[in-house]
Amino acid sequence: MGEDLASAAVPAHTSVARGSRNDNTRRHNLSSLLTAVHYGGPLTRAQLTRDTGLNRSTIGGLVTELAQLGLVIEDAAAETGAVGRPSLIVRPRRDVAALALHPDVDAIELGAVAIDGTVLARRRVSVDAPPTPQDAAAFAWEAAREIGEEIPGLRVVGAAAAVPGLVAIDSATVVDAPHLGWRGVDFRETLAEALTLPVVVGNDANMGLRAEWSFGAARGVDTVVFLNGSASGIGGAALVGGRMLRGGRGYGGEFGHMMIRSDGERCSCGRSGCLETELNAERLDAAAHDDAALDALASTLAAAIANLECAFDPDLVLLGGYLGALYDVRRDLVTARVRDLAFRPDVEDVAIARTALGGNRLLIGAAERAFAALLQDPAGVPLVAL
Amino acid sequence: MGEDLASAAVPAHTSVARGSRNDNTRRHNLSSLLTAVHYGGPLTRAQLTRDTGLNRSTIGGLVTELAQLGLVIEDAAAETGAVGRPSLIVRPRRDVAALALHPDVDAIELGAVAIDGTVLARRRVSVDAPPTPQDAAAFAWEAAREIGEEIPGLRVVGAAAAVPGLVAIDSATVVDAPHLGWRGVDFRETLAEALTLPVVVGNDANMGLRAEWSFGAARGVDTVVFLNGSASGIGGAALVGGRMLRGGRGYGGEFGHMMIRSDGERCSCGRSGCLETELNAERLDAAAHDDAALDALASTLAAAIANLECAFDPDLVLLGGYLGALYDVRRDLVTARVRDLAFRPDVEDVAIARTALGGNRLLIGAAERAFAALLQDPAGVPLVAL
DNA sequence: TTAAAATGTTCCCGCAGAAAACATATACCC
DNA sequence: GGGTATATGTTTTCTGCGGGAACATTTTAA
Repeated sequence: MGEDLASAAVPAHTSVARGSRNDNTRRHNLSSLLTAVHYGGPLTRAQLTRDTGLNRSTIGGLVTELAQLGLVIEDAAAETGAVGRPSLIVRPRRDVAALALHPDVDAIELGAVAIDGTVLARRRVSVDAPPTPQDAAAFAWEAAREIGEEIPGLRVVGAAAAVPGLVAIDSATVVDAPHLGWRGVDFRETLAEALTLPVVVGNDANMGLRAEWSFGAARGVDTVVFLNGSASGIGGAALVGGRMLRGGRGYGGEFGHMMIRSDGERCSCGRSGCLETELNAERLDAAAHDDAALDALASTLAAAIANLECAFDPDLVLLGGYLGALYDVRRDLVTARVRDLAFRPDVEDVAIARTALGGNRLLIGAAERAFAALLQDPAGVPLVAL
Repeated sequence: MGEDLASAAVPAHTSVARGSRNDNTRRHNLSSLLTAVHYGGPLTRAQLTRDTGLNRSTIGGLVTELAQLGLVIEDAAAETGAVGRPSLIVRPRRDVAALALHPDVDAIELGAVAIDGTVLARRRVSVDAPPTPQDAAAFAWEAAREIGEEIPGLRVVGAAAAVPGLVAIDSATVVDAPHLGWRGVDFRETLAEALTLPVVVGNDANMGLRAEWSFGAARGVDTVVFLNGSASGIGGAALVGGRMLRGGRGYGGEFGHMMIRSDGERCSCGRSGCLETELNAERLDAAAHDDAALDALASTLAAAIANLECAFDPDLVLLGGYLGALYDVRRDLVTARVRDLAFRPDVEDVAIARTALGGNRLLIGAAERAFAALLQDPAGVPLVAL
């Protein structure tokens, strides 16, 4: 991986790092293999041997254990045309899944996402008023029951909810989801009780970026800034050195409230000139047939990107929702303005891209969060028949 | 550490994680112990046993190996008054050091910093014109020779240079240090040749934050934003989840060029209203006896802090140089303005603090970078007699 | 002086991956 | 079509690491 020491994990020195034992080695290697086939799709044993540097007898043992755990399947090799005994293909079992819930202002959605990232089934209900946590949990229970009947034999690792709002660092408490009207709700508790499954709760933008990083437009890119324009404002998230930016309390990445215009309009957050008041869905709709107005909005977007660049120096700026749409109709202008405003004009342009996963993004991202525990410790996380 | 899975290291899926072997376990445990005594000062074997969770026979073997490597010393226990056989005290050997170099506009400085963080010796020379890379390397060689004679028996792990400018992600190339006039210089090569030692090069603000995190005001705090006001502008750095923010190319954390006033003055970087043009040393000097002007500058600082808070949600905002001084004379105003502007007014205030390490900061921070390799692999990094 | 408690030390065990030997399945060559 | 080279799967044996028990050592307390 060529990881530089400077960015390598340094044990926090407030507490001494835990010691490591031989079973940690086993756990680490099982995790590496499952993670590899999770992200990389089917891989042969021979590829795993080369990539991990482990001995092929060791790979054999590890794959056998993963198969016995019901996490992967070994298939006979496809025809490769290469000389030598064909290597067995290892792929994640698609009957291993996670539940992903997305409660929003106008609808609640639940999906079952397989460990290879495919959405196996989904249920959606439109709602007139924003759902309460109890509404959302009740719907989740019902939808999960239906999906369980639809797909017999499905085993789930847990559930995750993508909530449009601030979620505390504990991955449990929805501190404030203004559009849902949820404040200080322990939604993990509510949902876990309804589903009798382990649950994690997270911010929707974070989970969206996670999905795009795993299977979408930011696949494998280590340093990404994500801006998503939706009806409820601008959601932001960042991946820093391969890790999600969370902040000390869980509120990091709120780029919608970055100050972009010091004499700008009053924002709902109490400040003035926040990105999401200067560049929101209404303004974009209003500017739909006004070239100058669109140019101005594109310039605002470029200023925001330039500001984030000098803070994060990302490899990729990812735009979703109406920001992606704006970028698409003013691609050259945004690129040029970002270059003008860039802190380092002499280096090559930072890549800008639209999201790739569409309507499945939040379900996939939430499921990724739910799978994280299993990927870290394949033998230690139980699967539950749905 | 209670690390949440969401922020846990996820193997990048562009490449499969390397497999782990038993000797990795050994390396990890040696690293944990050396890191613990490095940051935590002298610790008893009994404390190490408790903190790591390892067996005391294992700790015995590990400590013996570290002692044989010449990295730690075991002392007879101090009187504790507790019942039972006294536990041996393990402390890092102070004759294990790193060289730290700081070439600046008006001076070059080199220090030898022991592995326990104490500055053993330093040499400084004032210069009329900014030094060339060759000047700096020649001074480093001469100063290292002198220090070697002054402290016989010193063994060094390598050298690190803190450069006021942009350093590429390779920890070698000074892409642009405007005040030194260095552009595109492979300073690692130059310095390594002069010293015949392994060298890393880094940005000065990054290394300053690293020092404060290791031994100063940000000790052990995982999520920190650092703003340092110096004659050469405002340097910025951030620690995100215990890791230094570096960015894809190494240019992350340049908060001095965050836009703070959309109708502000032209900045040297080509943009307008950057923090370091709105709030620089001259303006602060000019406002020295003008309360209203000081208030305005303090408000600018508060706006910058508020902006960084909604992006990073830090546990601590650390201020150095003239920004620390400004904070000190307008502490209440800054605190109040940050609270007004805070994205989350209902949660407790984010801590703001001044730096603690003073003139040794850069030397200590650079040395920390040089020690990183040794701390990660105590048995694999050779020490060189100076 | 003796007992209790905590820690250091030694020896043996189980588990992890490595390595070598062997078995198997493909392509290539004649 | 048969033999050979090549690559991979499988089995067995070996080495290294940490755990744990038994024993030794050093202190405090009774």
